Amino acid sequence: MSLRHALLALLTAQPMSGYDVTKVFDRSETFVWHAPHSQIYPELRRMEVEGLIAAESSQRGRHGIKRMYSVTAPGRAELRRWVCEQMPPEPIRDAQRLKSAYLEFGSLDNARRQFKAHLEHYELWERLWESHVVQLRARATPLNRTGIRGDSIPWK
Amino acid sequence: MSLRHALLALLTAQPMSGYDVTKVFDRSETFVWHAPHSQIYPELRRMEVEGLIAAESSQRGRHGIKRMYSVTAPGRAELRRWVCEQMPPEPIRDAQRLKSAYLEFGSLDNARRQFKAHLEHYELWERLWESHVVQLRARATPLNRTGIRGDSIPWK
DNA sequence: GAGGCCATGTAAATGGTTACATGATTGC
DNA sequence: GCAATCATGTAACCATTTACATGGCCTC
Repeated sequence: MSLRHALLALLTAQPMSGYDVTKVFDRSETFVWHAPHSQIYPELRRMEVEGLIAAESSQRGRHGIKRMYSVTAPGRAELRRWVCEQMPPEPIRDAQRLKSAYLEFGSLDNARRQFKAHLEHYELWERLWESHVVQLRARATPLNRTGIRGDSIPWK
Repeated sequence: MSLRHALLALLTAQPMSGYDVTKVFDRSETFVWHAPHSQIYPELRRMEVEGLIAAESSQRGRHGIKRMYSVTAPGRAELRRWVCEQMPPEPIRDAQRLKSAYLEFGSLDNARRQFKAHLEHYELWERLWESHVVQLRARATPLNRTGIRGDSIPWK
């Protein structure tokens, strides 16, 4: 159940609306987590009910309400709990690797095409990732002397 | 929907029962595809109904029936179709990477523990993978002159 | 006859995808 | 007034996980 923690993590950067989160998560080129808005909005609501995030609501027209969510103290505690928890490694389910193991059922030309597309995709992805990292670095603030961030609830 | 193609691919090696497939797929250390038996048995049944595989049944006690499945001609055709089809890259949903980006919410000690566990796991995995590959190579048969395998339905 | 592995299922719950649906605000 | 983008939701479906459930065969 990591959609929840991805949302929590993203919202620690700054308060955001569901729509803002969607712009980050709902694109083919995400860097760590993908989710469509149909998954994001209900999950944000559940997290609000459970007190992990809080909404600042504002009216929009006669029907709509816009909600800016921010992480609460329990939310930060949950994020820290999750960060410290050991997760079992995720089961492997890799369609590309599966296919590559059975390319012999197609033609040589097809194998070349598949590998080429794969390479091109991930070369592009890597370039995007690298420029993303450059931007992150530019915005980064140094860690404090304890080397940690967040509030004062102690970890074990 | 690649569970289906993983099953198809595995069954091309030799006829197998659902239980045999399970032994390959239902373990924490799979190499390309993981699935529990509760997913495997129903899918095999559906594939049989659709004619992609055929079952050789044998009685087991008063209630049980054991089924040995093998891939049919339509099944091989479907596998080849899938192998030749370009798949869109899978959306990224990587809990480990997500966590590693937010380790600053935990302690330095915790970060070390997490990275260490990760490393140990994948070092073991890599060793297993390498010995698996050695075994596969020992059993491999050379490709024929066309460099392809399967039956005579032509590909484009 | 007990324990381990062979063998096969179903059911409930959760997580994720795709499609349907609506309306507001902003800038041209 | 039109288009793009802001903004939010629901519903149906499919894939996956976890738990429940049963019985056969073989060897000690």
